[in-house]
Amino acid sequence: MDELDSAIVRHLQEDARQSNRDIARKVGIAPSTCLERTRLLRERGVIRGYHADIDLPSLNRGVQAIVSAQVRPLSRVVIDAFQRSLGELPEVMSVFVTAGSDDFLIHVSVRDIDHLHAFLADRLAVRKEVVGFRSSIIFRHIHRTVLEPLPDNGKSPGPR
Amino acid sequence: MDELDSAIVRHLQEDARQSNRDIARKVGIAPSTCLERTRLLRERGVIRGYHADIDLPSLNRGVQAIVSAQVRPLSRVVIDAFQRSLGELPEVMSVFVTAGSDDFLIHVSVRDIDHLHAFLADRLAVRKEVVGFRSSIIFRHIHRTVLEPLPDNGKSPGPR
DNA sequence: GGGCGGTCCCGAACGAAGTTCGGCGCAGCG
DNA sequence: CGCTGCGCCGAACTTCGTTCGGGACCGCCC
Repeated sequence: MDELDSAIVRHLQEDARQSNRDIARKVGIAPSTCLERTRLLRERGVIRGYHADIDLPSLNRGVQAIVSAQVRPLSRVVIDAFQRSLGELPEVMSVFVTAGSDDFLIHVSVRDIDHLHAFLADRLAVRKEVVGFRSSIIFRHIHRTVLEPLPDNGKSPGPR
Repeated sequence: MDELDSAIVRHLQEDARQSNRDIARKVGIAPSTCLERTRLLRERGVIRGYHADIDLPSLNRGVQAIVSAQVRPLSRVVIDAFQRSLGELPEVMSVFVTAGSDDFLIHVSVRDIDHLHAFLADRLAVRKEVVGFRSSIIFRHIHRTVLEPLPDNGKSPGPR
């Protein structure tokens, strides 16, 4: 994972469908070398996949929310079962299992507010392991598509 | 946005780097047709981009957290400025601007717990518009890569 | 009913890209 | 000084992206 690999990864985060030749030219190596590097990054699990980013309103998902939920008992079987059942609901885009005052943060997208209400009432509130939940409508969601590697020797950044 | 477009979108969500010919074969149309459809989806903004999904530990980002923050006054200029400044911090992966008891939910990834502490103390707590924040360590994060379009005529799914 | 325009899809042709592989240069080491 | 291993390169071959002309289907209007 040297500087060259980082550059390749950066370009693939920006646009995963640009040609291998373009990336090779941008980072200053031969296409065959670039292809081999990319293959190794994939093989090592550094690159986990390539995915299209889709406009949510176009999928009838114009309303987003974060739902925080508490479940009891907080045992492994309950957590795993709850997580798995969330994964089967089409409205659920992403699930965070967290420490702190909430056990789950669920990122959902639905057609409209009515469907959000229906999701909460029919899918969440009915489960007996769910002892409480709270939802926050999302006004905006900014997602950074290209993540740089953080320095690994460095002390914490510190003030200023 | 017919059934064919949905199928193309689905395949591009699964693997954005598979060849146009493969997608065409899977959905049962000619490559040239598939290419034109894909081009239109891109042009219409349905497909917003293609991005590589990178393993966070490989980027020295083994620790993730969700930080909820309240800012005051809750005016547009304060919100916009805070959001913009968050976007410049390398640890920040994603920002949700929400209604509810929290104004912002910030998804961060850092090297370790020390760096999380440093981020909170040096980047967040120092800002005077931030009147409170709370962070939750993330144990697991499940992300659904392929989202289906939700039915648009449908009433809310309802119980059972 | 027949002609007409529009829309969508297909297949061929051409240039460009992915993929493989043999060889070269270089650094490290004995 | 030579040997070895590793990584990079460039050429050859296959596959793919891209364009474009033509044909099928459908609704519309005369």
